Amino acid sequence: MKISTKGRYAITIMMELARNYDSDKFISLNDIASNSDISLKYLEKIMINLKKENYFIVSKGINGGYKLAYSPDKYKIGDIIRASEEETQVVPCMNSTCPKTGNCNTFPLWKDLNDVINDYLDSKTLADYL
Amino acid sequence: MKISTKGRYAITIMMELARNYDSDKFISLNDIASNSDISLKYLEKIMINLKKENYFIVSKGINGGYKLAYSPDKYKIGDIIRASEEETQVVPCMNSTCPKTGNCNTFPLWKDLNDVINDYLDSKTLADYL
DNA sequence: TTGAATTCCTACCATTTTGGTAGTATAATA
DNA sequence: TATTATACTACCAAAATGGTAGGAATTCAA
Repeated sequence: MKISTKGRYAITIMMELARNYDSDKFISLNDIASNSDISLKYLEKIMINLKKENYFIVSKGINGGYKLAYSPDKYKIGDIIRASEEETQVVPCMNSTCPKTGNCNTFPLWKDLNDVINDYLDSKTLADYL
Repeated sequence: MKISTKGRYAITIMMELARNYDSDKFISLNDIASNSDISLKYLEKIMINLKKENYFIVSKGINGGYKLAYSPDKYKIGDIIRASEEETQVVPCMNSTCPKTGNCNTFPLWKDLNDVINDYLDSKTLADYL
């Protein structure tokens, strides 16, 4: 039941950008690497999934980097986690690939737990944790 | 964010025993292996952690096996999961082994999530999912 | 009293996932 | 046009996951 570093560091990145949303500056991954313990290279890797979501305005070159495209309250924590983590469901049969759907007695528990987690993560945005 | 097979199968075992609580029979791991897709050997391994909790009455030999020591409503799902899984916290720093406790901006999020999950799992017992 | 069934105990191991690193190409801007 | 940044592709070590194998100890029923 743990969140991998991909999901965790994705939130770190997004929170850093959220805190700078008003300043209108571009924040580079080097900036984020500096005040965290995460390497530039790994940050780049984590960005791959996030970039697919059209979360950012990007600028290359000097003073370049990333800027949030929308205000922090528009970014649900759940969306960020689901975009970043490989596994986002508590059991592999969540999407009913199980042969005994219907007569499985443990499924309801996992389904409920999955809902509790996702409902919570979707009820919060970056703005809630600035 | 997924539950490993250890936690999942532990619940499978406990639910099977819970369903037979009234019958007063001992249920062997062979019985459980038969109507699940889990091998006897792996069930034995999963039992190692559960046995430490004094959950069962045990009988060896013919017609032996396990029986719940208490009624199903006495077994919190959260306790079973925590006894079975290696990792039961969403982030490794949950027990404040982090050098920057206090000035970490992502921690509150993980703490809240951890609480949501554990509060839910502790609010349910085997009796809720018979 | 013996044999079968069951738990108990100790090792071992392949595969997958995690958590990265390395090198280079491409683009933009001061 | 040099510098700084992102973008892309490939690789890899260590840890966790999800088991298996073999036998020893115990107990109960016949």
